[in-house]
Amino acid sequence: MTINEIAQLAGVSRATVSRYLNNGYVSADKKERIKKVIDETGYKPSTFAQTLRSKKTNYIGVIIPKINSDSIGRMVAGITSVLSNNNYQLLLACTNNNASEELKYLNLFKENQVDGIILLGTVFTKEHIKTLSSYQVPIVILGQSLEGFSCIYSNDYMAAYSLGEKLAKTSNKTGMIFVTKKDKAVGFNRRKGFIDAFKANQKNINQKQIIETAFTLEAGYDACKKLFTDNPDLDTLICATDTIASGAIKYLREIGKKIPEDVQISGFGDSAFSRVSYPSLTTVHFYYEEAGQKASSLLLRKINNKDEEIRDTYELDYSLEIRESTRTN
Amino acid sequence: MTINEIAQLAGVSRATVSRYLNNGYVSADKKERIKKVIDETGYKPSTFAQTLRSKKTNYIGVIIPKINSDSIGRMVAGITSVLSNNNYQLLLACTNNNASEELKYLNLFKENQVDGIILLGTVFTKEHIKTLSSYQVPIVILGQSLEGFSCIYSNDYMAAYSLGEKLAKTSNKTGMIFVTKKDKAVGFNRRKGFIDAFKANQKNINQKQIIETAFTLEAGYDACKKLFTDNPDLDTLICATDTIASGAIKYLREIGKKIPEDVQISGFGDSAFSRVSYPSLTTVHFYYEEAGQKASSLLLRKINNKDEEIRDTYELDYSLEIRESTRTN
DNA sequence: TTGTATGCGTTATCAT
DNA sequence: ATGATAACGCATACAA
Repeated sequence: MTINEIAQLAGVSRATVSRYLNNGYVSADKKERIKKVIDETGYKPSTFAQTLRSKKTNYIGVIIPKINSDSIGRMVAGITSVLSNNNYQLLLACTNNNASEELKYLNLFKENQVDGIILLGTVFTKEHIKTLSSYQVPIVILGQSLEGFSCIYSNDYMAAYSLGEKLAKTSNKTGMIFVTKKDKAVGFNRRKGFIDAFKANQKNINQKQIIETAFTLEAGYDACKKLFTDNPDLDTLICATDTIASGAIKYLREIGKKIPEDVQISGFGDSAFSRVSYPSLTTVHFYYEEAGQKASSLLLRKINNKDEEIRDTYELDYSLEIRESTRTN
Repeated sequence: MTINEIAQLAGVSRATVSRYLNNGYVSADKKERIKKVIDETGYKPSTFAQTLRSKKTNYIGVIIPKINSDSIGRMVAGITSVLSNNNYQLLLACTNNNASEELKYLNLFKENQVDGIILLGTVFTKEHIKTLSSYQVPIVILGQSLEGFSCIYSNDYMAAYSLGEKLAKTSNKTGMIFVTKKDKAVGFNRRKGFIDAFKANQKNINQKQIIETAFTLEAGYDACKKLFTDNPDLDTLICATDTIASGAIKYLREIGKKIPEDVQISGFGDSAFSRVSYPSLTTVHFYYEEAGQKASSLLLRKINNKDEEIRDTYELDYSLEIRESTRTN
């Protein structure tokens, strides 16, 4: 079924059908006839031919580090809701935390001529900055704040600082499990927030009390083990993510530590696990779904206002979720 | 940058460039020249123009009920790994468990002319069967077994039966939290498996001991509450999913039930939560990631063998994960 | 082996 | 208001 056949069936030219589909600049009489034929045939214009002409794809490329994550899932949920409401399709690319994969998709999406891109970034290399700087298609960075680009991000530093203050006041000796500083939001900012808060409360954190690990449950378990082997007397444990905390809790339970009496522990991200774990996990809530929505809306605005350079940035709210895994004194 | 410009720069016709890109039916001399120009310009053919000609998009549509789920995330991870290795792009549609949304995307993907579809289905209505039966583009159904279609599914019945047998032997009075029977795999088959196993072990399950609820944590909590209000003496609780079980555990803890001494409990799916929860949750492991991979491979085979009708079906393995939340006697 | 010509299904320009 | 006609970027049948 093509526009030509519709035109023939309706007894008009294909230009008229096209107008009917777009501007609507058609006489009532012919409108009627065309509508009838389209309804009967169930004709749908070929999006590829449309794209070839109009250079508009209605695709949005979304690049994520991994699919199977609570926080990322929530952000993607926010993205899909806005996009599908605006008739955009989501082209998903999963990089498995691989920087070169990220660059590969950034380039691939140019070929595919997506109308815009949402990059759920983690680590930005020089190569990234270079690619992004010369990038022609509208792009929004989600979850990280990168100078000079449109970003939707959370204030990981302040969130960590606030939570850190509470914990500093109720701890004697604190261990911290972080992730790579190359991840500015989750690695660098959360770490700095916690450490600054502890300093401000005259609590010294020895380097031996800090460990860096990966984003997984297993990594959290192992890191916790190492930390408590080196420092058996820790009474507080701060984790960079809920996932890491869940692994850590598992280890603490195995060695018979009571939470929060012997060791209090905190996560970050307010995952589903944090709410149902026992004891429930003190953590930080970020409005991830809202972040995904905001990123999509911003991107659509950028796409529809090609003339004016939009370089907006939103910092999203957070809230402390103080639960059973931490002490009150 | 178009094929015409490349042709001009290389001093050949655009047909020759096209051949270079496809069949390679070009003299060594011109091959050289074309390669040089392409390397220098970084030219990439327009996928949309290619599609318009060749009717091949290299897009695979993936329809899922929700993004934020442990099992679905694992399946999608499996899908992305295979697709990206084979140069296919993933067009993701999220239906929020809405049957009409599912149909909408099934139709939308026809317009978008995806090369194939993976449908991560839940409930199949008459409308679904009708749409699917007359569907022209290759499709694989993942997670459900539907007569007459290519499916990758798990044997939920047998898995539930095996787990049910173990639990039946160590229980006096058992409650069960299921989901809608309209979901054949998760709702109908798991339910039947458990109930058959209990019957086979001469354990009678009263209708009052069974409750049906939604796929969420909160639903699990509420269902558990209702179940224990009506049957305070339950000593075993079977849940259709780990997520439901996590909500149930939360409630049991609140009313002071010890797990597994007072109440033993089981989930289904081997989610991350089930491994780190306290006590760790007895559940069933399905090879979801492998399922996603298998579905993708099968779909690609269907796409590349349009001549012969492939209607394969794979039943995936499962394994019982007996953990701390259940009794051994 | 190569180039010419045509068509894929649209939209946009231009007369009418 | 409408209909020819050209153009988008590519692939292919055909002629050379």
